Amino acid sequence: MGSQVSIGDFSVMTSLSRKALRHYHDLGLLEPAYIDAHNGYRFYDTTQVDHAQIIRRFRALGMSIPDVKALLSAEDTDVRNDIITAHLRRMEQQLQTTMDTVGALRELLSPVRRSANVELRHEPEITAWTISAVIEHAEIDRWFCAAMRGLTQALSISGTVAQGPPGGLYARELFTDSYGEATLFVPTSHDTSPVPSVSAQLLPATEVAVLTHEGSHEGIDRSYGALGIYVHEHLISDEGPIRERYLGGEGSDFASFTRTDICWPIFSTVC
Amino acid sequence: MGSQVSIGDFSVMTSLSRKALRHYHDLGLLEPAYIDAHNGYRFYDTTQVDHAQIIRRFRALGMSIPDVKALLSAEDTDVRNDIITAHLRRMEQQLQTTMDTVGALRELLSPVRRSANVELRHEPEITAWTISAVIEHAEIDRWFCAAMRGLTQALSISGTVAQGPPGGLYARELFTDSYGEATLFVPTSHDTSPVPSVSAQLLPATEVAVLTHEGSHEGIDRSYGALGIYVHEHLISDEGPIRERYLGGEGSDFASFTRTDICWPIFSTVC
DNA sequence: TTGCTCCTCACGTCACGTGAGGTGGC
DNA sequence: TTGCTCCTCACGTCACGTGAGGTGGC
Repeated sequence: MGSQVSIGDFSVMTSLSRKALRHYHDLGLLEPAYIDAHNGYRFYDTTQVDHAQIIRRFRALGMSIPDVKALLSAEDTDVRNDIITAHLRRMEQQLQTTMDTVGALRELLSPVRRSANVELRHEPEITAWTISAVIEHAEIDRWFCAAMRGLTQALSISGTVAQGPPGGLYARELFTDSYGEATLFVPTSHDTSPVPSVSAQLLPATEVAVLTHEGSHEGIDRSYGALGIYVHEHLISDEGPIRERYLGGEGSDFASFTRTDICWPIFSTVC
Repeated sequence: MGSQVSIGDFSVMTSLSRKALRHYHDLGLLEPAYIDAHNGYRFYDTTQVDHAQIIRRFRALGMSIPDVKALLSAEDTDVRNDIITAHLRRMEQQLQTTMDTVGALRELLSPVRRSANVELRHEPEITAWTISAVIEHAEIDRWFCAAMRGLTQALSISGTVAQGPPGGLYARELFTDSYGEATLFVPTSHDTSPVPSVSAQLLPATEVAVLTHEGSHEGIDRSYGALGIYVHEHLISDEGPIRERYLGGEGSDFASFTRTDICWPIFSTVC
């Protein structure tokens, strides 16, 4: 038999807070050796220090109080091992989750670009002449050619040149619901258009992940798939239409482009 | 603008529960596009799906709601990165903790024995003749010799032989407070002793970690230290006195032992 | 009397989950 | 009328931490 000590002294001896000791008493995990019937003071025996340390150890190992209780009341070593093993499995599971989380966060901060031909880009705000329509996905090619012609004509009528390659904005619904808004645009410094079917707009700035598709639009859906998978695995997709930029065209012959930049809006985390 | 959907449909579209969506509304993290003034029904716009997915993504990455809110309202990429980086640091910290925990649990289930000359042993219950006294640590050697003589005499008086090597039990207080109970014992099949200073006792079974100290008790405190460190790093110390077993003695000359097994009580988890 | 330790409620934490009890539109 | 969805409380989770308000012994 050791000597009787107050909860404060026992707290110092075991590195368990008084609140924790009272809590363990309430739950029947660690009973004081003696309780003063008059004022309710708890008194612990110094021989209980080791037992308290065991509790502290397993709590520090993340084991729940019911499990610690079961562990300490189990006489059989097999039962004890089962409890510890089950807890180990949970902690291994948590370890895996945390590792995945840390990996994903690290990649958010410095995305691995080499694995795909994907680069991150800030698209600045631009003024452009645009032609928009709500269309079905099936008629996109026909609409695309007509809109290209419309923009080319507008430029020639006004006698100005484009400030960069043309592009398109495609609402997500166009792909998910096969029906949605499409916009073709050409950058220009003029803020009024000479034709009623063409309007001047300010296209907002946005952060995008870009994959360049080579050649005509033959097989571009596979490039879309590759970029979509990349963004969802390594980045965070953001709202807004998908952008395309049509590159490699000669002069004002917009239809002669040889490359398409597919620009997928992302939630930006890196400069 | 997309179309308006009910909370149930939006829940399906975002994989967020209705409860979570109401919670996010209460906290101002994700406001419905429209609320019916008559019945309080929430309606979301389909264009909010992407925003909701971003929230879901960061919640899945363990970020707190206040942090997610700050992240989404931050315009500045640097601010966003700071929030993510701070969260990453916390998750890395948690990763380290969980790794340590998993390592400690694995070691509990299969302790690494090779690193020290420590083995685990089940000491069975035995009957023994004992001599006990509450002594000071300083007088332990003198007491030890006297007690050894006492046990030897008792055996020779009764004309019996020991059933195994002699041993000792040393209360923890003897080391921590330099003052406590010490017991010397010799296993025997007789349950009564011939001498009043010697009593017959049943020593309880116990699980122990054992380190064998070679030679006399010269320098045994270093072996104690090594065993103590090992137990506290790899196992869980349990209550009860430290045991010693005195081995290598010739016949009934107990004092001629050449090895001491130091037996430290542990909370047993392995067979 | 002042300080100190002890006591017992009661509430807060965090992000929802789980009912209970009720309403509106088909 | 029955089913279905939606609503708003109110309470539970987990292991204590944080006071508030009060008591007993030096």
